[in-house]
Amino acid sequence: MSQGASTVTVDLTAVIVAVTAADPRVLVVRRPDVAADWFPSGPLREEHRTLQAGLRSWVEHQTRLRLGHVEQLYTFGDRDRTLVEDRRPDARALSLAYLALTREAGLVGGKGDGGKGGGGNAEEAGAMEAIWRSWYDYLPWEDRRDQDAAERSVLATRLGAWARGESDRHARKDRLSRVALAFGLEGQPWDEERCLERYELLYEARVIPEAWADAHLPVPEAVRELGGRPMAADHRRILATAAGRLRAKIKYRPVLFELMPESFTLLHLQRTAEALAGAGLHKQNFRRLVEQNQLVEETGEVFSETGGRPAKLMRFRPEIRQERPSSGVRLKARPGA
Amino acid sequence: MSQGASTVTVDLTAVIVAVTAADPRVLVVRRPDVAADWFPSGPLREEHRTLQAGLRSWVEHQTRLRLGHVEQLYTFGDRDRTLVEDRRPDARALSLAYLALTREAGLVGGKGDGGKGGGGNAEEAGAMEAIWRSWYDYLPWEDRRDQDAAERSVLATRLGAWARGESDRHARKDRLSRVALAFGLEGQPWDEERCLERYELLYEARVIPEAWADAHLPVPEAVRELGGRPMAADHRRILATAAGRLRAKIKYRPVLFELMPESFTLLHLQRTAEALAGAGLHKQNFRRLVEQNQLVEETGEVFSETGGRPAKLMRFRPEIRQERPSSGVRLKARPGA
DNA sequence: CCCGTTATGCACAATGTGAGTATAAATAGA
DNA sequence: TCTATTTATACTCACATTGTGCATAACGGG
Repeated sequence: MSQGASTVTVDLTAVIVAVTAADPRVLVVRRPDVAADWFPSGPLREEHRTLQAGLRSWVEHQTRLRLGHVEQLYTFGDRDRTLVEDRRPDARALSLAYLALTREAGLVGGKGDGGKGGGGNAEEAGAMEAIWRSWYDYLPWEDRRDQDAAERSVLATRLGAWARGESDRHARKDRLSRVALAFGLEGQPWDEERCLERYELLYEARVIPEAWADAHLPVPEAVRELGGRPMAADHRRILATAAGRLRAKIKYRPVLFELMPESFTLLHLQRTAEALAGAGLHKQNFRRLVEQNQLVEETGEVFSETGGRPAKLMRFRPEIRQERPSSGVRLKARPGA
Repeated sequence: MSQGASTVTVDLTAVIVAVTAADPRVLVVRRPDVAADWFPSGPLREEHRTLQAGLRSWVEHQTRLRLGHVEQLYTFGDRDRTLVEDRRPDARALSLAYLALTREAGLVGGKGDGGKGGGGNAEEAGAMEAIWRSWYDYLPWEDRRDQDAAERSVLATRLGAWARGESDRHARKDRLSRVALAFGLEGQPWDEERCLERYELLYEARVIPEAWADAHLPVPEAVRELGGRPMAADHRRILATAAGRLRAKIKYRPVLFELMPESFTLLHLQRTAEALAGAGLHKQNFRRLVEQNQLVEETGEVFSETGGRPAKLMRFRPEIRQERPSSGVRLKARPGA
């Protein structure tokens, strides 16, 4: 029964999200000699008592960040997935991805160019650096807050060409409808949660550098310019999964808590929700929703640097934290933005 | 970096769900010499090109069932999880669970006592048998369609006692609120999706035989009677995960399709939804929902064995199959049942 | 032909949602 | 100081969705 049992390496990968200055940021690791960024990650080891413990340990070593709540995202494990460097090509690599939420850590980085996070053990330290970076750097097509139809239409054109380029009639129809559904074309509504479908389509259409690399082909210049910033291995796929999951989750669970500071204005809260959703929201309705669901309460103080009338400072009601029935933020994109 | 790398065995486990006669059934394997049932499963092998391929292969060998759409459920991998027989206790066991939907297969079993599904390879065949069994046999507390407050109140009493039995005041409060939230007590609404939370609580309170077995303790008789039918290893935890996931999913994706026959009456569809949700639904609302979302169309035929006025036979509209924006069935439990 | 039973259609109230308008309270600059 | 500008906050209104009940239709069986 266990004769042909596979030898497996298990990688633990963390997508750590914070929202700063109206941008959803992820904590990535980079080294000057390696082109692509990657998420904090490392192999599962003997001494790790649980998977989460292993993950936390790797994250702490690589970024000096201590994780709070962590949630399993997905397990990637197909043979043909992108091979990580210095690994036997025939060994199976299982990659367990986790999602963690946090406030942007003081330790690591500030507004975007980031500070250093020391590497853990000497052997892998090198000049490794952990920085926060907007997830839209990697998935620019997911940001629909401003209507820069420019890049979107280029992407759409490209995908349309790819779909129509299929010779088999049936497959062509299938491609066209998948593209329309995923990217909200031809009257279809844009569904912000379909991040992974969009990524997979772009990968399939080879608009993404990783798709060329995986096929052992040189990356065309046009692709390098269009497809957003690449990541190592399949980490960008993992990011797309994380974004989709998180966008779904804010609608039915109070996850914004873990991303906001102690006190905030309602507009600040809205900008955070919009940053994650990648879409503009209707202000009055957002406020009504938050208030009638009693997610927040006034602190009594006000924030005066609004540029106009000062805003009341709010805090989350502590009762909400312990997972009430359904205290998420149901949001619907405003057509105008 | 990979010195302390763990040796890992990876198990693939399939929760295969069908709905027959108003009961959600899962396909389980049993052997006369083993007390507990388990899900079709087996170790990941060299020759499996993808994880799903490995899973399909095990399922086919053990049950002769060919799976359609399969979705990843969760990866279980903590050191202290229930140990599967004949495995070194120090080796790490990773368990990848998948969820599959199907119509109850003709090959295997009929109404509940089931037929035989031959084992694959001789070495593990034994007198292995695959049968369909209601998932409420394993998770009886999840069925709230009829108000048999009897067993529910026993469980609630038991959990209440466990919560109040905690000596530390803070922890006691925490337990009480978790129990109330998960089981819909003290004015809290019953949330049918919280299957896993309920299972975990029952496990923690040792109302579940597996909890005793994992702690290497003999199972008290009272527990054996109350806690539903046990399963091998942590398969019942996996089932709770599957049930929760599926209950959530019917609300936003058209998954009922994969469970219904070609044509059906609206009441039949409703009974299927109710079976999964474990709650009664309001008839008129259900019909309106299904109709105004244009999920179904009339076949033109009628079904006369209703006992009253014949019902129109319906079929799913084929357009729905290819994942429309949101064509699930939003259902809300009717207070009365 | 009446009755029980189930299907189906329709009405109505309560609530939720999308979107607009009006007013309040600050700042910057003339 | 007065005014324009900016942002916060309050209120309104139409319309869709949802919870619920009642009326009517179409069968089988006495």
